[in-house]
Amino acid sequence: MSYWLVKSEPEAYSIEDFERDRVTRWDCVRNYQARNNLQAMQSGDRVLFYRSSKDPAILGEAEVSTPAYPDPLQFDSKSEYFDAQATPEKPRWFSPDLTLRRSLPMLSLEHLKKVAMLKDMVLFKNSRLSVQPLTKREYEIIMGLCGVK
DNA sequence: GCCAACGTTGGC
DNA sequence: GCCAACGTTGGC
Repeated sequence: MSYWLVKSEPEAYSIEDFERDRVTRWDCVRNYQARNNLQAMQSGDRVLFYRSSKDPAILGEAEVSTPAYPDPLQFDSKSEYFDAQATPEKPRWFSPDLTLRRSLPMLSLEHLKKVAMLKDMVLFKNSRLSVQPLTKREYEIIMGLCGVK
């Protein structure tokens, strides 16, 4: 099993949206490194939901319920996520389905930064990457901080 | 709203 | 293939 962290701005997709939907396609990612991480996800992998921009914080835990498949928005010429170079035969962008396991008590970026054992998190080293890997240890530390074992 | 960090684009 | 210019992300 692998562990990941995905970011979302609340205006784009909030934890409330996720709580309502329970299952969502993690689409619209248009960055190659993030795309590669989405493609590497396997069913059952754990995924932390992170709110970026205002009040940055980890807010939930999800799991991969369907591994990545082509993001349909890349073929939709009316979508702002349309990619003229992508074809159904050669798709460029991929999305998994994520299922929310539970919302977590808010764990702020400010708090995360103070935890010495988390200092190597990708979140700090490559803060702009919107889909990033976590080590098992990082994941367990974070779940511990949220009071979940 | 500012700005640092980073990714992408395009001219050469 | 290099790199300057530009656009975007995201914390503050």
